Amino acid sequence: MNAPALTKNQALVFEVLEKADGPLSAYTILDRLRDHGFRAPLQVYRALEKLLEYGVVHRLESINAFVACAHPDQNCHSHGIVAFAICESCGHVMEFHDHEVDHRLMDWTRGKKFKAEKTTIEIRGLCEACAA
Amino acid sequence: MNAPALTKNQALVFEVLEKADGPLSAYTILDRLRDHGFRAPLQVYRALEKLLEYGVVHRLESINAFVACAHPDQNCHSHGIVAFAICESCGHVMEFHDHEVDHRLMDWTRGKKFKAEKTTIEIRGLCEACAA
DNA sequence: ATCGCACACGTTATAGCATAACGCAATTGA
DNA sequence: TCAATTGCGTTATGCTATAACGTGTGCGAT
Ligand SMILES: [Zn+2]
Ligand SMILES: [Zn+2]
Ligand SMILES: [Zn+2]
Ligand SMILES: [Zn+2]
Repeated sequence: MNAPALTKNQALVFEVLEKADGPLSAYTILDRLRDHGFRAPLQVYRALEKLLEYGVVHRLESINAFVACAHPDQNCHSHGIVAFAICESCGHVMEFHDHEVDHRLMDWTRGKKFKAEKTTIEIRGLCEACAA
Repeated sequence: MNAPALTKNQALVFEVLEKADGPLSAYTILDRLRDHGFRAPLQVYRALEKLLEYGVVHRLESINAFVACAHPDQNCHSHGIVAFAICESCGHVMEFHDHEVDHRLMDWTRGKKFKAEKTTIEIRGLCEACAA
């Protein structure tokens, strides 16, 4: 999915996520955009829907939050499953890819004739700084 | 985490999940237990909290639902990460373990000195029957 | 031009998921 | 017996997400 020019709302939501130092909930994004005219959750969710579609934002299922893609130059959709390590103390998120993991999971799904559409890998724990 | 004898509420919730043919939301469980005296979400959530702790129930983060463990005899906590394939059409869930995936992810976290506490792997898509 | 369509947007209302805070009762172990 | 723990019930609240309706704008087809 290639990213066309963003609309005003999409650009605002994306900018908030880019500037944030960690994942944000949709309602936190809403609060940060009230000064820019945002009044309702749908304005955020509709923008997020497109940004997710374009692959420039990821959703963290285990914490109901959203982050800007850490690899803006590449196309995250193109090199397999995206995995996340989420620090439960400081909120920092690391995004990575592992082809070997992708292949193992794909082998499993092929064996079961399961047609995978979207795969979530999220590791919650403590980052190096917080584990000390 | 070994499972002690379940309390009445825990047993009721577990029974509902065992009998279900797919994952259930907490509120669905609540509805199915109204005849047994359940009136409030907390009765379900408190039971689920314990069942998750004992490892006899799993939470599916990507769909906010719960399933009974598919390997009741074994101890799911003891052999690594649990992964799920969830059919978005019929709701059927397959639970599996893959040590190779575990090792790859553990290698990554070791490399980053990230202390993993809980890892989620969920594949959404279509099961063999539904993909036809 | 103007019609029809697609799309973004704004607003209100509602649905769905989860926890806080209080109080009570039963159990247990010092 | 007393204190601590645990489970339980209830009410209220907060957080997450979508339904439904209407408006305006751009753009190609007629
Ligand atoms: Zn990415
Ligand atoms: Zn941290
Ligand atoms: Zn299990
Ligand atoms: Zn299916």
